[in-house]
Amino acid sequence: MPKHIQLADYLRARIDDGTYPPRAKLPSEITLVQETGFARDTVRKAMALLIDEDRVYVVRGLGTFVGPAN
Amino acid sequence: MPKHIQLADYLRARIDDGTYPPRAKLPSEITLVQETGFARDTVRKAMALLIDEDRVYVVRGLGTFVGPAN
DNA sequence: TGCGATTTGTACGTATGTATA
DNA sequence: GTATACATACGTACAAATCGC
Repeated sequence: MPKHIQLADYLRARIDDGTYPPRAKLPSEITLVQETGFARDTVRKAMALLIDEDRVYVVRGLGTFVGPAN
Repeated sequence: MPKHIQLADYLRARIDDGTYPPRAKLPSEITLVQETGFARDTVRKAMALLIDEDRVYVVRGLGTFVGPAN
């Protein structure tokens, strides 16, 4: 399994189990890079999947948050 | 004809016909990937041809531009 | 007002693995 | 075997938005 799929699966599970409740801020890309050891590119691909699924939303300059956006 | 040759031909024609005048920024690799449906590797090979011909020059972190560089 | 830190956005550079013709 | 093509992955650089001081 590609790393970005694995990371997306992991984050999705943390959202589902309440580790990151609605409106919660996910760890920043850099934090995830440091924690996972993956490249930022890989982390961003994982995020892109969750964004595409409307599981999270992004506020540029602030961070990425658990959806819904409204 | 290989795809990267086709794409290089296409971009060269767009430079020649003024679609991309000198100093103009070419579409990013990612944009070309999306527009052409080719892989990034293929897009990069097309760009490499134009760079080798000194038709375009690259500014890392910024983009690829129609030459000359000076 | 402005500065700096944080964070996401964009973009090119490089390498590796796999598949196909 | 080589060239083409695609996907994944990591590296590096610059740009823009937000916030706190």
